[in-house]
Amino acid sequence: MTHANLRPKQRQTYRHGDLRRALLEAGVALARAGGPEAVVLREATRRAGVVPNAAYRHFASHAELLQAVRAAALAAMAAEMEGELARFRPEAMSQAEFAKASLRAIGSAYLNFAEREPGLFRTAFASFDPDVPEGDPSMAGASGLNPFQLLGVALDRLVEAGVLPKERRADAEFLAWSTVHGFALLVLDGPLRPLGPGHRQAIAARLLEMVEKGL
Amino acid sequence: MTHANLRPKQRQTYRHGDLRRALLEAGVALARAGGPEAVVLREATRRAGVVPNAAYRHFASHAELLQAVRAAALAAMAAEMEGELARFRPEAMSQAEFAKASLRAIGSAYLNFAEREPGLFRTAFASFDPDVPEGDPSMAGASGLNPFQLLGVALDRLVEAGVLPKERRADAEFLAWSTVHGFALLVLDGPLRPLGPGHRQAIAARLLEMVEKGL
DNA sequence: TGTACATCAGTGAACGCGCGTTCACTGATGTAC
DNA sequence: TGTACATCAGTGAACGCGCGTTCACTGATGTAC
Repeated sequence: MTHANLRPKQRQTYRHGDLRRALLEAGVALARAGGPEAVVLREATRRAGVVPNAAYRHFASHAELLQAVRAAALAAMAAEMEGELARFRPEAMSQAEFAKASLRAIGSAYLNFAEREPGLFRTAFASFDPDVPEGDPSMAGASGLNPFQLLGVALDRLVEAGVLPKERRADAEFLAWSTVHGFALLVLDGPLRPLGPGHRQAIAARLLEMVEKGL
Repeated sequence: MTHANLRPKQRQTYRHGDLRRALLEAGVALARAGGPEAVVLREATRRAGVVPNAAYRHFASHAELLQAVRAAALAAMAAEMEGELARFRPEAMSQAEFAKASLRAIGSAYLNFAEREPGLFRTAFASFDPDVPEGDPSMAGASGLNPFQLLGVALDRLVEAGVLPKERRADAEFLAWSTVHGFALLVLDGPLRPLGPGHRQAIAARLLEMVEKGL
């Protein structure tokens, strides 16, 4: 630190220092390894090196901790999507190509995330809480948009490019999302689990193609 | 009973009489009301009016009971599909119409079942066990086919009717299933839960249309 | 036809487990005089 | 600049809970002689 912290009125250390963050990180690690059921308050405090009830200084209940972990998982997925989107340059392609590529990027980021981080993926979508505000930034990526909003942007681009008729734009995210979400789940812990990676990739490609064609 | 039971060597009553069935039915009732987590061995014995460990005469473990309940849930879904399929007469329509109608029937039976029996639906697909034999009749409907196999039959009809090109038949069940499964889950406990029934119906129709078109 | 016996479905009591949560507390820190 | 004090993050101990599972048992039933 070359200069004093400008943030005033915020205690920086006391015994632990930043227990809330430590608990959240432990919770995310638990979710990563074992899904939402593995996010156990007592285990999070153990990992943070603190007595169980200390958690209650920072989270009102186990449910609140789990909710924070879920938001982090959604944010991680949003980041994955942003990364995938950043891979191509809009000025190097036609508007229509860019729009289609955007949608495909969203879809494959979704599936990649589910495959690479199954625990976080499950946590993000299991026992979804409808009371959580839609625009909550804690579940967004660097762009400030959450996964659902990023999908919406891609669909808007399709309309602007004239690929998707305006009258089919409404609810289109639900169609696209359903498809890709179902596949992710069937592969994750459903009857499609035995599929090898190659086979899975091939089906995923057909799936995205189906959405593009059938939207 | 007008004549003696021909099945020999099978004790018919003792205290309870048919505890295995009673436990299974209790388990199904629990799943119906609360999903897979609600299938609690002790609660099932309570409902059967029996001491907890009595269950171990009929199920080796809690997991085995849950597996039996899952099979029953899949059988119930298969029955729903069969009911939907029985609603139209193949001789009153062209082969192509019949094939398309069959696929749509499978899809809407799936969604109806998920909506009407959310607990059983969740139980059927949560923590799917890949070790279970594919042809297990305990998860099939009256036709002897399980939901996945019924979907396969509908797709075969599409090919026979010349609606679906043979080379696109492979893995087609995965595409169709993913779509409808994802939608069911997003509605059930995902971000689409707030949707009203009318809105939901409309999207479901578009979804089935998309599959038909994009397959 | 009657009696002795083996079977085995259900009993009764107890286990250890880990969980979320509550309570009264302590003691290092930042702040006011 | 030094001292008294309020704050509040983390402690220590304990709760009640319901779960799955194990053990040695009992006693009604079906069967063999």
